[in-house]
Amino acid sequence: MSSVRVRFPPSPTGLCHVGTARMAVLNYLFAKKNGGTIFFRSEDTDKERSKPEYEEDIKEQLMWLGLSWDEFSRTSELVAVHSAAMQKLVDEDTAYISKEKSAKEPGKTVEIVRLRNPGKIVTFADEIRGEITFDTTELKDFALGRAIDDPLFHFAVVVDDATQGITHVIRGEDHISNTPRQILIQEALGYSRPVYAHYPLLLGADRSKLSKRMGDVAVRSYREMGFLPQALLNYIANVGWTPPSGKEILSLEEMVQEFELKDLHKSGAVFDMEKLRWYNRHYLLRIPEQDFSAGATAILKEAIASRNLPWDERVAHALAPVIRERISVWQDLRDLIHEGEFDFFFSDPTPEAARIAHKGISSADTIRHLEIMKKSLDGSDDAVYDDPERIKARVFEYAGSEGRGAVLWPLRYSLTGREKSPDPFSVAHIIGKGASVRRIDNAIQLLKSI
RNA sequence: GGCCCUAUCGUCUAGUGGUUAGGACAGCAGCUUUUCAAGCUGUUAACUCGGGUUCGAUUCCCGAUAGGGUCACCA
Repeated sequence: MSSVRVRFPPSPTGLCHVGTARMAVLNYLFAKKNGGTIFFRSEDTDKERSKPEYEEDIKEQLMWLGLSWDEFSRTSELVAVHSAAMQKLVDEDTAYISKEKSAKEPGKTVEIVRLRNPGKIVTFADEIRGEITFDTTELKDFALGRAIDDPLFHFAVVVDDATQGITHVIRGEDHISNTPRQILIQEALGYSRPVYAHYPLLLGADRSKLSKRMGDVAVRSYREMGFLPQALLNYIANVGWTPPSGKEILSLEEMVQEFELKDLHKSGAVFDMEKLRWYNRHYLLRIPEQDFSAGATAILKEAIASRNLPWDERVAHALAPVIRERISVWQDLRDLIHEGEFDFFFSDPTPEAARIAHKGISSADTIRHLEIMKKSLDGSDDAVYDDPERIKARVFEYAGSEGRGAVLWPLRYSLTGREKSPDPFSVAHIIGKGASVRRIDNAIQLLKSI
C-alpha cells in the first residue's frame, strides 16, 4: 500500500480565503492521521491574476493557523513537464491544435490545444458521496492549453497530481463537475486515478458560496480583527466535520487523532460569525494573564491615543481583567474604546447632577452617602486599592444597611459618569485612590450646586 | 436552461425501521447584581412535501419541490 500523499493547491490570485484555509486544514488532518506527505502547490497557471504576494499571504496565513507542509512546487516552474505531456497527446492525436479567433484579443488568431473527447460515461467513487456518474459528451473537445507550452488549470492539475504521486484529492464540492474532465485527461495520459473526496462548501448568510460580497473572507482580515488562530482553525474544521467524540473544542492534535474522511458532511454549511466569536472567546479566556494583559495594553495604547486621552500605564494594566470579561475578540476592545465606553478610566468623567442620586433618593441623602464613601475611601491605605474585593469589603456593610442602590449607584455614577459600567469597586481599584476621591468630591459639589 | 450534489430547530449538527428526536451557538426567562458585562439555571424551536416498502417510517426506495455547484482561451 503506497503511503498517503495529499496536496494544498491554492491559486495565488487573491489573499488567503477562509475556504482555502479550510481546504488546507482538512487535507492536513487526513495526511497527518495517515502519516502522509503534504505538497503545497502554488497553481499559478493564470499568469495575469497570479501574484507572488498572494502566494506569500497564503503561506503566511496557513502557517499562522499552525499548518505546515512537506514539499513545495509552483506550477509555472513545471511547464516543461506539462508541455511534454501535451505534446505526447498531440503526437498520439488524442489532442489537437485548433486555430481559433482569440476570445481575449479580437482579431488575433490563437492555437488552442484541445482534447479529442471520447465522449464516454465516467463514473468515479467519492469517499464522501459514493458513486458519481457523468456523461462527458457535453464537455465537447475542451481546452488543455492556450498553447503547447501554456497549460490550462485542468491539464496542469492532472499532470502535477500524477507527477507528485498524489493519492488523495480532497477538495470542495465545487470541483465535482471538474472531476470527469480531469479523469478524461488522466486516462488519455495513462495515469492512475487518485481517491477523490469532495467536501461541502462554506456558505454565506444567503447560502451561496462564501465570497467577498458577503463580507470578510480573507484569513488576514480575521487575524487583523484579533481572532486567535486556534479559534479560527477549530471553527473552520468543525463546520463540515464532526469528530466521533462529538467534541466541539479540539486542538489540532486532537483533530488529527479523530479525523476520518467518512465523517465529513455532505451538505453546505453557513459560516456563522457568532459561533466563531464564541470559539474565540473560549480561547481568549484561556490565554495566560501576562499575555492577555500585554495584548490588551497594546490595543488600549493606540485606541486611547486616538481619542486624545492621557495614557496611564498603571490604569491600563489594572484594566485587563475587566476587558477580558467583556470581549470575544480583540476588535471588540477597539470598538468599546472608540464608542467612548472606557474614557472614564483615563480622564475624569462629567456626570450630570440630575443623575447622581439613585431613583427615589433625595439629594441630601445622596450627598450624605457620598461624603461617607469619600471619607472611607480616602481613609483607606493604598494596599486596599490593590484588590477590588477589599474596597468592596470597606464600603459594602454601609451600603447594605443604607440601601445598596442608594449608596452604590451614586458612587458608581460619580466614578464613571455613565449609566452602564463595571462595578464601582473595580473602577476604584483601577483608577486608584486619588482619582476616586477626587471624582466623588466633584459629584458632591455638583449636587450641592443645584 | 443541461448536468451534478444536497435536504433534522434561526445557524452548526447528533441520531434511529418503534426515541419524550439529543447537543452547541444565537434567542428568551429566572437567579445573582446599584447598572452593564460575565456567570449559573431553566426554556422556546426541527425531521421540506407526495407516493410507495413495512405492523410501523425522520430513517429505506421513487418522484416533486427547494437550495447549492458547474457548464472559459479562470482557477
